[in-house]
Amino acid sequence: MVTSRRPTITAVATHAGVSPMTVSRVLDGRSTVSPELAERVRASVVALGYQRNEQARSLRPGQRSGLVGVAITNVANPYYAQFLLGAEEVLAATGRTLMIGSTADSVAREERLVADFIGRQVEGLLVVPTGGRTHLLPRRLNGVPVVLASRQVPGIGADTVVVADVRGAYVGTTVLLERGHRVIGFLGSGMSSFTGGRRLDGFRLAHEDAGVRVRDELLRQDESVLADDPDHHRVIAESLLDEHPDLTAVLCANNRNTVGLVRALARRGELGRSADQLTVLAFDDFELADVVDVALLVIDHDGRELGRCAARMLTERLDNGFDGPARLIELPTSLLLPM
Amino acid sequence: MVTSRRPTITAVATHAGVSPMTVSRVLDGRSTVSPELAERVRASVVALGYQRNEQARSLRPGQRSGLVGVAITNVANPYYAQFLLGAEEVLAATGRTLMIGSTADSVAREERLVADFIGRQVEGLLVVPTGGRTHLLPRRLNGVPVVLASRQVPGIGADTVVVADVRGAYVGTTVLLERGHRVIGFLGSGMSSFTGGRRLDGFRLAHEDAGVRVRDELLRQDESVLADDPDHHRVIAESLLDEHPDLTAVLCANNRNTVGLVRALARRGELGRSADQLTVLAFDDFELADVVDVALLVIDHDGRELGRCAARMLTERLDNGFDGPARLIELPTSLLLPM
DNA sequence: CTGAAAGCGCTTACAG
DNA sequence: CTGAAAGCGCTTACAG
Repeated sequence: MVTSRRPTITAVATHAGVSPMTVSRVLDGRSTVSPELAERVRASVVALGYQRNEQARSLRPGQRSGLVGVAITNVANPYYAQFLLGAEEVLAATGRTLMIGSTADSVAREERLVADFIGRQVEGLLVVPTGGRTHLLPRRLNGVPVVLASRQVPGIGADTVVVADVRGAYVGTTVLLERGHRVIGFLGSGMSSFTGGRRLDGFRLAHEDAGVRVRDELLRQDESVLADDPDHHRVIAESLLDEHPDLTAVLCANNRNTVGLVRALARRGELGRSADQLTVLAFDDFELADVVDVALLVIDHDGRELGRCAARMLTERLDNGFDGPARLIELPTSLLLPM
Repeated sequence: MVTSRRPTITAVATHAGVSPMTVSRVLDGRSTVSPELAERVRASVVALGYQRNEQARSLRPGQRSGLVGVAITNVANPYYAQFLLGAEEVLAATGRTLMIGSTADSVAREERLVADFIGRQVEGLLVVPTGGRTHLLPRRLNGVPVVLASRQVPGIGADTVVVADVRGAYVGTTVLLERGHRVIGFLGSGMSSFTGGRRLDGFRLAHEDAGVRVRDELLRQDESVLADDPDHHRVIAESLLDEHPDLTAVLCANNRNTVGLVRALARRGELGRSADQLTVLAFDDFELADVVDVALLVIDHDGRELGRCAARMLTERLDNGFDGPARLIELPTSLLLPM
């Protein structure tokens, strides 16, 4: 059984009894072709099931590939799945197709992925950077514009969209402090040092402004790799709870930490205990947040909007001729108080 | 500010003072090039930041594009995000890159997406089909192999991986019946008719084998579009609960329905009611299932494994020369009983 | 309105 | 071991 080769423009031309150029013109739509020939060409296209080879097409100078490469840390993280959806929404509307890959927070994998995308002639890149920097330098990218999302990489002069991490954590923590909480833990394990660090900054700043000392032993922050292990965050949360029974609130710096803490509380049979005992301040909304029986404050932000925004920054350079210096956008968070 | 054009193999050749062929040979690695020239070429590659143009490369006959197109209903559905991760895992290991797009369960969008992928010279396709069929016929695909996941499309002769929907629903329902439940609802709203139908089949079959009549008024199943609306499933669950206070159990045919039902119960203040009153049989696991205060039975299956399996079926045709007739694989489910 | 020529960036033969 | 020629599928610019 022979795999049928894909028909070429020449095959269509032969079938229709015209030159390849006439076929090209009909497909292009902009040129003037006699109705009779155009009709014959269209019939041949259908008869042969011809589809234009975009790779060959974009080989000609001045043609765009219509491809955008997206490198995120983990496709299966619901937050980045939302990001992807938002990016696709905007880019599909400009007729572009997405190539994607997960970096698993490995600099080496990000580097390979980006090189692969460049080799495949992407017009632009959307990257949630893992921390490597050199391979994202403009000259390494041969002038392909890149937009960074979630995390900044200083010194490479790339457009960047981040969440207002510092401000979000600051506002949330301040509310806790105003409510009288004085012993507040911080769970930021398994996060990027950039995001985690900024959220911790907001946490510290709020304490400072309220004149409350931050006790370092209440902070859990490491970048250990096992963030994929579902039990990882629960175990860390448990150790925090065990060592500090005097905690009245905990800031979870992302949804993985929140889920870990909720699980830890469930294990200890402490779900449903009143807000006086433990309040959870959760950076990132999570599914069923409205249902879990715990005193909860959510610092909400929209991954989909992050994706849209990053994609828009890219299309402004790609399609609208924007050519200014790199821009930084901070997307606001909102504090969801219990109903 | 001029955007620097990407360097070509000719630019490298000129820079190194050799012919393009010598550069090609060095990059290829398989041919014999004198160490001295090879070294010069490598230096020029680095100096110019050259990356081989894969589009031009794959234009030559016999070359593979290394691209696989993945069309799923919604990237942001956690189940399909897992699917994507599994597919990527297997395909990245064979050196392939993924192009992706969401169909939003629209046949027209799926059709455009697939045509776009074909035009971009993908070697194969992974599709969670929306129901259209003609555009997935082999001749429309010009011989590009396609693997369907989650749902079957009869009559197109494509490799397919599905979940054991019938059996999973059958086993779960049977356990409920054995426990004495007699008034069991079915929530299958907003699902594909294929999957939803099969899970309902299992539900009916279990009743039949147990000699219990299925009451049609306890079934909720429609394909209405608003499945993206987070309140959609809750409202439907509420109407079921309102109209049938005698329900003792409900089979939720997917995780969207489960979340809707849990929300409905929370609204009514009925979370935490004992298992005697309402048992939730949930097709698809969901995050925090272990924490939600409801009597729960989960029919679990692994989206990531679905993705791996689909990708493997594809690579068997792509890389291992498998050329037999289309195959159908059913991935088993497992019933998770409460601890 | 239509087509023959040339070339995009690469690699497969074929010469030397 | 190295390179000149030819061609992959397309489109731009030039002739007619």
